[in-house]
Amino acid sequence: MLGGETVATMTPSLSDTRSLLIEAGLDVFGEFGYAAASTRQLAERAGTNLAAIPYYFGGKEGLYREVVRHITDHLRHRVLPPLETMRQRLAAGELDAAAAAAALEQMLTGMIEFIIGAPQARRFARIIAREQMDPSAAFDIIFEAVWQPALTLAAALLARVRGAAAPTRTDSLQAYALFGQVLGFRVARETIVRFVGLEGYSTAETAEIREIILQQTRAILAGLQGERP
Amino acid sequence: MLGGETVATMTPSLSDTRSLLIEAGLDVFGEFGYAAASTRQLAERAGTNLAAIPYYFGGKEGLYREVVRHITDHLRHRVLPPLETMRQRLAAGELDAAAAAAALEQMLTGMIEFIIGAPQARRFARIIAREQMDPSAAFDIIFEAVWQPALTLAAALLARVRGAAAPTRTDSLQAYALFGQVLGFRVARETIVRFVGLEGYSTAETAEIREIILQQTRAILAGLQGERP
DNA sequence: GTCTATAGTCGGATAGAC
DNA sequence: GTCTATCCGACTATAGAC
Repeated sequence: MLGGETVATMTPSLSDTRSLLIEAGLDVFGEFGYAAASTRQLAERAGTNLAAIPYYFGGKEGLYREVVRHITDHLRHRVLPPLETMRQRLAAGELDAAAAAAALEQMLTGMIEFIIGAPQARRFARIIAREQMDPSAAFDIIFEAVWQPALTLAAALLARVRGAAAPTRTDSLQAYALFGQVLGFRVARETIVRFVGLEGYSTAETAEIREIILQQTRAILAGLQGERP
Repeated sequence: MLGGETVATMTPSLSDTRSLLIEAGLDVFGEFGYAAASTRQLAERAGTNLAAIPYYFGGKEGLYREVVRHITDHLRHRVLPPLETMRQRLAAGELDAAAAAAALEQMLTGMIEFIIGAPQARRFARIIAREQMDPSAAFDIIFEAVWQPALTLAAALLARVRGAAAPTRTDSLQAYALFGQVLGFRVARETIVRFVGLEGYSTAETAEIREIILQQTRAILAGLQGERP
């Protein structure tokens, strides 16, 4: 039971064909990518018939779009609300530089948990990472639901850490640089696992990666605070 | 050593069919990925015949493998030698913590140039980044030619910065975390370009990204030097 | 709504002329 | 070595029984 799979749409049961296909799509599209995933594979994984894909989604592309929507619906409910709270506190002038730095660390902690931590979230993250590298027509859905609000907030927090009133383009780029730390560990998973001699990220490795990223982030933010005139 | 037996010797001319196909492969595989690239597309881009792919390379997969070899041959000649020099100086005890930190910055500068800077290198980097995310049978070729030596050296340099004799697993993970900064800007290129409102990374943006990464790296390394007991 | 059967398309590889 | 023509398999989508 994933806490939010039904989200805002009409999918009360987990066992109907439509939901089964979306679940299968999360796995199969995530593992092989859109082009390499076949409708036969999707139907088999879902335990449904091949013809159900055109029937419910109009085709493979429609299924993929719904998989992406499923992910962004989840994010809208579980990830965005805390960001919105932060945004309001920042706008209200309630955050000083130290509090803004703490808020950024909190964002990164959440992102680490989402992208390389919790197993069910990793399935989401795999598809998001693929869209980063290979933007499809669904790119916009993810961009507007996730990256746009998260990067906007992070850039504003960075400006606050530096003691500036409004974010500059450098803040925007650096906002991404902070997130990129996490995405890097997701994308290069295979290289890291091979290099360090693991079989995958266990909870111990996830914890160690989190500590490294947070420690690096603290060092980076401390450097920025020193920038203030 | 692993000197390519045919590659380095048999490609004096840029206009023979074999070389044209490898050049086309760099572009087409890089843009669409292995699965989505078609042999017809490859042949058309190369200005050669479709049948030339099975003839010269045994098939699409063989062409891809040769494209990857072409990349790693380049890296072996242009990227690895300076790393080997660093490695020897470190092994000879010629580097103190500050010099090790400087060497790491130098490695990152080179990687930035290679991955997001120079246009012809970007074509290589695109395929390397894809193999990170979607390891194929060619993963090993890249891993052994690039990641293994680069990460080993970076981990050893990090240990030196910390004042430790030998690298720990944390050094290995952090070595990747430093490289991940660069890879992140490559992978999420589309998101960043959209967010910041660019049309692509110009030389100005590349320079700004380099400064951000180097500044962050200095902050991180300064924090590590403080770790020393 | 779910299934089987099949149509129609496209991909990679091959045969054989030149 | 290079080309055209073609095969064969895999794919997505559809038609139509139930």
